[in-house]
Amino acid sequence: MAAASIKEVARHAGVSLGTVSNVLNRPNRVAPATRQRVLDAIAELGYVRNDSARQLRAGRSRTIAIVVLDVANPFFTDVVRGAEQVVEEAGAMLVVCSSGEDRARERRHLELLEEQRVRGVLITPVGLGSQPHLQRLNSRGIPVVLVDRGSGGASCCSVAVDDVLGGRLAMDHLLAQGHRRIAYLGGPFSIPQVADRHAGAAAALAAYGEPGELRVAATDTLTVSAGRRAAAELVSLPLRQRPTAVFCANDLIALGVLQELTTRGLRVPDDIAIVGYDDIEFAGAAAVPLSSVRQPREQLGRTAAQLLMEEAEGGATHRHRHVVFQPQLVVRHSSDRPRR
Amino acid sequence: MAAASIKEVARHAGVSLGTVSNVLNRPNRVAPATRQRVLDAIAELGYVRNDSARQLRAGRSRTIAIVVLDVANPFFTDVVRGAEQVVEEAGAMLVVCSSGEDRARERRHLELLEEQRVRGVLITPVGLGSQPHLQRLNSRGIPVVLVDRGSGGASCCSVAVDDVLGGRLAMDHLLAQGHRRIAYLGGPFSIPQVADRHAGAAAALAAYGEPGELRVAATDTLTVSAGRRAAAELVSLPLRQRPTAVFCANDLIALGVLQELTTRGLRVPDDIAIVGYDDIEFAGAAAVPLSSVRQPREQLGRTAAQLLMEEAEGGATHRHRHVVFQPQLVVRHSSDRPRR
DNA sequence: CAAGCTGCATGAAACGATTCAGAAGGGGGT
DNA sequence: ACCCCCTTCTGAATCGTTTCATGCAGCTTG
Repeated sequence: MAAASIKEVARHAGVSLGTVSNVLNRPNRVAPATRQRVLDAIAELGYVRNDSARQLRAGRSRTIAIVVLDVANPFFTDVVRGAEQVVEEAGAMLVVCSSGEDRARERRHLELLEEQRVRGVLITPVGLGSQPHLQRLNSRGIPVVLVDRGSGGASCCSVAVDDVLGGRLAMDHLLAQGHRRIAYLGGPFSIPQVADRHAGAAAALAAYGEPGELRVAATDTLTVSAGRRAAAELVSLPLRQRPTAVFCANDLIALGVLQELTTRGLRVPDDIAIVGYDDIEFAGAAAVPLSSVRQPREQLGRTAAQLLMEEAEGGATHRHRHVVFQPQLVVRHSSDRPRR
Repeated sequence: MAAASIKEVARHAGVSLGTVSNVLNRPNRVAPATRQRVLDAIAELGYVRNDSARQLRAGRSRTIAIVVLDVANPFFTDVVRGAEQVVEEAGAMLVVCSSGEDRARERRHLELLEEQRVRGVLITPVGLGSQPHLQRLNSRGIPVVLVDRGSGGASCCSVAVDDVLGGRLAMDHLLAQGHRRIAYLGGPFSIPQVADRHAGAAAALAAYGEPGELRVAATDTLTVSAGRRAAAELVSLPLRQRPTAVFCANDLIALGVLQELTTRGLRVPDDIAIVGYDDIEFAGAAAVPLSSVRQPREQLGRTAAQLLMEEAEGGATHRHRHVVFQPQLVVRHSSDRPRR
């Protein structure tokens, strides 16, 4: 019942504390016969290491944390899967925390993680306001890797996809399809990805030579229901102001828009074309298969975790690195040239 | 740099160890002036509690774990969200582990969690083989709540949705739409949900009075790509053996089937009708809006977490409870009566 | 004024694992 | 017989907290 300690195992096997510890950590330093006796005792007592004690002594834990904006977003679940592979290979444990795009929750999580002396943190920060807390972790010797978030200075490693380029790809495509009144749906703009994708789109429009309009409809979160609400507003615009295409900050928003437009009897892409972002697995299976900007999600997670492990082992010799992946536009039917 | 300990804080503030600890844990037992001095010292040194030491002393941690079959499955992410609410309200931390439907991974996770002396475990076990490990946790005083998994004996609390009923609802619907050659897609059957939903479907067919066929196409996992593969096989059957409707063990499979059938030029529901399970958010936004059996996902998570907290606090007085929710069939277009 | 409180602060004793200097015993070499 | 080395094992010290018995003032109370 009461969890057996190493001490009881030692007594049971007729050896000392240190010997049991050796069996556990450096089995080859112990004579086979003794080792077996200890192992038997462990089995008999149902002994299980107490990780708290072990960590206390070691000064740090074997768990890595990943703090994402939203656990329910398929983009992040794929990133998590990628990271998981690498972390588990290294014999560590990955814990997933969700900030829900909420600064306070993010802060609370980081505090708890610091109390737990985690080995490292992978994070997609809610905004730039997180910088000080991350700095603090770093100064404590806890490596931090920014996920899907450019440099942020040279203060830590980062893994990102070029969101400005992604925005440009999407916008260029819509312009080429003949659209001139285009809306960008997404938010909050405090999330860097949201801002960058918009910046890319705006740059593409500016570079295009012909006049056009990029209206912004900010949402307060990046979810399907936020997309539905934004679409409802869009539709209520007078017809001549209503955009003929929307570029959404992520696929969840895009799917919400698609749903809302469809239930209101508007046709996609004929009345309004849509381009999403992330190319989540469901994008291709949508009512109208969604054009979307694809990101290498699992690879993002894998690479981030690798950088982290590298920094955690490397120690002093470590140099921060910034890996940037290129996004890729996947054209499906939601952005087909409208028949008019 | 080096993490300051409570001892250094004490020295800095000119008080004893115990006083600092009191400021941290029972502030009102300390005279305001002293308290302030300690708080200043804490701020100045950037002291952060060492959770390992605290746990070691306390004998248990403040984290709760949830072990799901697949982090990327929207069903589970919603369950997680529900559980998160309750757990965080109680001031604890939820860590998410994914077994990936793999027994070995599940076992490894449970072992690590046991080493960490977690406060409790919410789990959707891969199969019945997990029973002994859960028993063991329980006998160690770590409460376990089974999620989305019926009783499993009276050895722990459980929260579930009546999967047999869900299977029956789906099957009754398909039979009522005139289908007689129906396939059940899903697997592995070692996952109880998969087996129960099938059992419900089989029972419904048996009870229907008219002859009909329920062919089983087992998949090795519950993902979109497994659904695609299963559909490909189905289509390769000679026409007169090919089912006119499929009931899928979850929506991911169903979406995969829908995708594969569509790319192969088969029409849903006219050539083959589909009913899914879970009614995830994407089901309604699919190419053909998916009929599906809805489960109260977040509530499942919330209730499970509540039962767990209750058991963790309640101690000896606790009585295991088994909460069962009723599923509900949501009919959309993927199971419309075929026009022939 | 002694006795008994109350309020605050103290510091030693856990918690359970790891580590490390050193003891014990057994060979081998001279 | 002696010395030294090697393998194997020992047990005390340590990590940072929490808790608890204890000490010490300064009050009230009879």
